[in-house]
Amino acid sequence: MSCPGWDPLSNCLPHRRFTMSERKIKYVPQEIEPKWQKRWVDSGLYSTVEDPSKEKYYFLTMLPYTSGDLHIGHWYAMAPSDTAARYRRMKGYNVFFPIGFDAFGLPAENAAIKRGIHPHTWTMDNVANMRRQLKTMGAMWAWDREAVTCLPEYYKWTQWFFLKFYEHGLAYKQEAPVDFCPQCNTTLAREQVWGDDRHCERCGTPVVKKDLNQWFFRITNYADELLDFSKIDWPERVRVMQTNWIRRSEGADVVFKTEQGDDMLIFTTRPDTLWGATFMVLAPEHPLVDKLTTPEQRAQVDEYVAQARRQSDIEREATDKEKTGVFIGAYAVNPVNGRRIPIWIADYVLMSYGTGAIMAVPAHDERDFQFALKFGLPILPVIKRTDGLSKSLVFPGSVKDLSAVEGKLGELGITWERKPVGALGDGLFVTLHGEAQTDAYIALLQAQILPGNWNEVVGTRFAFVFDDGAREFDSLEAGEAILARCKAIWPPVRDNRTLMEMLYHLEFYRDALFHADYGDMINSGAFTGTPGESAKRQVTAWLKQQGVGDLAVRYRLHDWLISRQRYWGAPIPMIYCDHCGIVPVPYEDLPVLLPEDAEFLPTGESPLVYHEGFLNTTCPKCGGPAKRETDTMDTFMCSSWYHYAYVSPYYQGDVPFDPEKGRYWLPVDQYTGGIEHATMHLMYTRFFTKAMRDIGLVDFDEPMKRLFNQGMILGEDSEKMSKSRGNVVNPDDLVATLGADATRAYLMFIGPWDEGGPWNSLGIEGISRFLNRVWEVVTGPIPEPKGQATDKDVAALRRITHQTIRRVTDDIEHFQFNTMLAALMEYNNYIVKAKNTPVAHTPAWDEAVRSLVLLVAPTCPHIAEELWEFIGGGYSVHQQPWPAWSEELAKEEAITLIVQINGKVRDRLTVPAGLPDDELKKLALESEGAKRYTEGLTVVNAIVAGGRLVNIVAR
RNA sequence: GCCGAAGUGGCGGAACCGGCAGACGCGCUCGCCUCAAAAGUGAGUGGAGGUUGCUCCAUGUGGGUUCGACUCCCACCUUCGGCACCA
Repeated sequence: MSCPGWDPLSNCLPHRRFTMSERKIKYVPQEIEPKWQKRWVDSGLYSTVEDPSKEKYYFLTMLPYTSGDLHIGHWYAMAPSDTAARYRRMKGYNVFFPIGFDAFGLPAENAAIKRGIHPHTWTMDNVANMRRQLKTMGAMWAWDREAVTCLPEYYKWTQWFFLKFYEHGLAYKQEAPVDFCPQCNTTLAREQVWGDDRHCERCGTPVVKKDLNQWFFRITNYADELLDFSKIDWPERVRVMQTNWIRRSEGADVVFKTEQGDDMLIFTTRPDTLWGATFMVLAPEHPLVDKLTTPEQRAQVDEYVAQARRQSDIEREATDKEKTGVFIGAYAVNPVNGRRIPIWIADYVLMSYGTGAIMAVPAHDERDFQFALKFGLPILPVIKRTDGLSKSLVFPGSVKDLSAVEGKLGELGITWERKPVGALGDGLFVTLHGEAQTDAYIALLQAQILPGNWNEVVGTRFAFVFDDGAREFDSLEAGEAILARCKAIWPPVRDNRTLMEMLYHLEFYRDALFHADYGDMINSGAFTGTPGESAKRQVTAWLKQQGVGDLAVRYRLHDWLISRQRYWGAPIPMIYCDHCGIVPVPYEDLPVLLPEDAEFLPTGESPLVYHEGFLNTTCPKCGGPAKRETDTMDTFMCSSWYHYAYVSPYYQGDVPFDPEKGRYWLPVDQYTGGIEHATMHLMYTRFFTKAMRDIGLVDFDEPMKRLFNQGMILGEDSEKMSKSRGNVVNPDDLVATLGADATRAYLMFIGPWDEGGPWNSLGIEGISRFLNRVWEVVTGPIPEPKGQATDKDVAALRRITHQTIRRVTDDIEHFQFNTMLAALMEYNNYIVKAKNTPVAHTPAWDEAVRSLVLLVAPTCPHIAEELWEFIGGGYSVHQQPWPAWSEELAKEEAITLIVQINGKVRDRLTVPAGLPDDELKKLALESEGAKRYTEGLTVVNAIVAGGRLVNIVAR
């Protein structure tokens, strides 16, 4: 073998003898890391160039908030991203890996109040410190495109977006009950209220409801499009969370007329149950409540409304709570059958969803069912069960011959149980399936029933068998008649207000009385018999034709509330004029600057409210005196478009970013960040992009093509890191002691990136050892050869080299950094041993060392650069092409053939790779282990799997 | 309650599409080196038994499918995350 051209895939260099004098003795990360970081900056290695000749790759990691100190969590999010970005670059892409700072937000303001530091000063000091800390990571960030969101040059464009959205009807102001955080003293978007105690996403304080006039973005205009993930490759988890958050419901809007003549609009997902609507329920806050309440009910209604107001949302929304409500004295008319039905108010109906009013169909809605039972409201099944189930309890003493009934049941194939009913004696608990059984059973009851008794069948059929015949419960009137008769027969049931209430007292019947299936329509006038699959569609069409309803789609998603009653944010660029009303600030007047001389007092109120200079302005329309909007924007607005800003930060043109550069870089190819933003930032930024598209700023639909969510790094105690717990790991200390490369690599080695996991201070020592061994094997002297290297040894070394290139490549592609490092460690262990053999004097050794350094480069950029220079690779290792592998060279020449007898490993044979299956079968059957374990048995079968395992089946 | 993810040695975790369970690392044990220690380095390390180049048991629990199951199916338990009277 001769070196140049000996193999096109080899990364071979002229063979080089190392001498002790040029040998670097020790790996000292503290020396090499700053050295190379400086060199990278000085040589402009990571300056951004829009190079049309290269394929671009926009790799983005969620921007950090300017908290002041870089946390190991930042490293956990950023170091693996950098590794993947560096890998892409070596693969030949023009990689854009920008960084910036999310710089507006309440902590800055709190610092101002507490310590008298201006938020701007506090923030920019933090930015400076974080920038310094970030630079120790040795990442390939495009610092030349950094953006800080609190600078006027940036927030001018955030305000510009507000104006554009306003112009396009996507921003509006409305008085509404909104969530307010008493700790942060500001309103929050619905997405920023978390957990079952409804706490503020930032500070954890439970929120309260307030009626305020606030600015909203019409994110709901895009609800359907936001539910479409077909154009992006995002994790299932995020897609599910966003889908659940938006929650689309398809149904119908139906108008019910009140007896007073008012229109009462309700939304229902079950228009097919309209004939079963036996009462209406309004949210206590519903605007019609006051108007409709009759004088007799007034006191009770007022009391209930007041009490509902007093209650917190958590109390109100507790699902296990007993239903409460009050009849308001008024009636509505069911448009499908003209039936007069009472109107109630109850707090289980929420003003914030649908129309704040519902038709109650107690037979097919769990909540309505509970409510009807409690208040004695009528219940009529109008949808047939789909499971065909019916039940019947043959009461003790109600039939002529219980044993004869049992015998007949057995003949009919009906299941029953004979059990005592209280102290009354034995009864039969009968469960029926299907029409035929039910009919036969009713006939049997009819024949057996004693005078002065009745029995009933409930479920798919509701039939009451009296001594003079059976009566079906197929209308409310029939129900009343049946109940009256039952009361006459057996006085103990006289307290029941409805037939269902009577039946509900029997535990055995409960699961048969109510269901929410889509079944065939029953008891529904002309629609009776409409099949379940088409019932909803047919009824909706008919409603539309009748002019009393129409198809409707509702979302759980609310419009995005963006007003914040804080100073440290981008001021909403709006002006209030007594003459002209709400007037937008003209584009040429942007940015609306935050006044620097604001006073920060612990009043809880925004200093802007009292700042005369800021507050007073002139109306852009009429020139008269006017007031500015004092609310600022949700900081999620800043981060909704930052990846556009990075393309040309603080752009001076007439749009927010350079269209030319945008065309080259956008959209983001790969985004990484925490899952906690699933229904906030990640939803808002999708909305922004769609709105930007409709405004004509971009020509694509989604901001980020691929997304990966990393997990969370925990303290050594497996708890969330926090100062109070004292389990915080400081990256600065790690850089100082073990180096950035070891810290980066350890974070990637902990486990799967998307799972996160606890920090382990001994674990990182292992990585440090690994790096020392890499250093040693590359820089240490090669022992004198003891003989000639054999072709076999050379092939073995090249095999593992090429296998490792393949493994590492595949792992980085899939963000499996932990197994990537395991592969590198195995590889390093191998070549450390090989170094003492004659192969260390062959070109294959050079290939191995070069490959090792190149494969380590994305993960540990500094040590790789130093070692690359040492082996004469030239500057820079990060500009080298990623090593390629040869399948041919990576192929195993021998494999371990596993011999199993009945699924248990009984022998292992070393055989040449690629033998045909029957050959493998033969070898396996002849093996020592096979013979021993099949003795006395007959070999029934032998299965060859994957060319490396034979399972012999012997009986 | 509903939806989703996950349960593998002392620990973090490997195991491609159903085919050698425990890669790699930490820790631990015993060597070497050293006056000694640290560092480094060699060997071992799932459990139980044993006649010590042997057997059995093991991937949360219990069933099932299969020649063969950490992997697929059913039920259950536990943990974590999201949603929660959404009409």
